[in-house]
Amino acid sequence: MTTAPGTTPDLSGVPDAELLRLDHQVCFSLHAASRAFGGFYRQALKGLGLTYSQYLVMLVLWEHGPQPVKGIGDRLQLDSGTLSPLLKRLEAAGLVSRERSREDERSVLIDLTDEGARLRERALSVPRGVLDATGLSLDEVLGLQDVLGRLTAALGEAADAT
Amino acid sequence: MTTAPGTTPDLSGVPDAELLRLDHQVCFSLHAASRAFGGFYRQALKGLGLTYSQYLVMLVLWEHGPQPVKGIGDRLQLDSGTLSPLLKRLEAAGLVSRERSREDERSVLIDLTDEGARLRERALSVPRGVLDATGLSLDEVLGLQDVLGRLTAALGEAADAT
DNA sequence: CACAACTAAGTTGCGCACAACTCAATTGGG
DNA sequence: CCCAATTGAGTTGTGCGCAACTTAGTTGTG
Repeated sequence: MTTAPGTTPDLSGVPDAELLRLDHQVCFSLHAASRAFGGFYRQALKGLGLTYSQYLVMLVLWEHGPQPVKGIGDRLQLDSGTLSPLLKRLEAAGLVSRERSREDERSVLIDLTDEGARLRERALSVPRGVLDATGLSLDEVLGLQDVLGRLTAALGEAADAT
Repeated sequence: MTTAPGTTPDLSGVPDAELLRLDHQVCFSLHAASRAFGGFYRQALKGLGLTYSQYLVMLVLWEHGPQPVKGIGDRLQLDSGTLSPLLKRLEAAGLVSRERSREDERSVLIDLTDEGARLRERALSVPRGVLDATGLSLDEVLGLQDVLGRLTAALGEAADAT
């Protein structure tokens, strides 16, 4: 599926040059929002000694428990090229353990250390500050998530089809 | 201004643990959408020999003409640490020229080469493909831009206030 | 059983984002 | 006029994201 016939965006009448400007704005605003979010988290997480991406990994472990690298990668859509060094850093920081599975020697199980589990308590106060700072209502947050989710899915499909 | 009194998000009643889950989803979906966008552009721009960020810089030059590094940085919210090496690569690719200004010897003027200007013709076809692939209507695109813009501004302000 | 296909994790290399810094040019206040 | 503060560009170092690759373990098929 490339584009559902009934849902096709009404861009046919818009000239190319105009689209180039619009495109500029769309990809820029997404890019900028993502970096602004990242910058804000950098601040908020500095006290915990975590980067934004490390925080995402910890969220997965806090919420879903021990995971193989593959499991974390599936949930965050990240590959081993990104996760392997990141997890080594989390291990070096004493927050997670890495143990090769006995059932399947290919996979490595990531688990929280006591210190990693304790960190959750301190992390609990972070999201309220962030969500407050966005100035968005709960509805807007949910709406944003919906649009972004569809966007990601659509782009993923389109990329696969290529 | 931190939060407009009348617009304060109604998050007061939501427990911390729930917020942690919600936060997970918000920052993840934004992160994922940004990367999905990047991945799609990587594909679309491969033929032009540009990366996503290089494309953003070219868009600025195509739209606004010759700019000092500072000007590009202001428009894209990027600093010289990111732009300097990026512009060197664009120069090496023969797309832009870098010339130190005579009026102010501190600033370096970036201009399109003929080849860089010509590349615009080939870039014109890119955004339609991207916007099509998103599967979003024009209204949704504009709405998304609005929310993201407010989000970025709010996070920027909040970060400054810290 | 043997061997090809696949899978999980890791490594390497490149470009971007950002903090912290240097250096030179410019500006402004005493 | 002079010197301190500011500004624009660049450099260095760290971490992320991804493509392309390697290595080792597992699975499926003849």
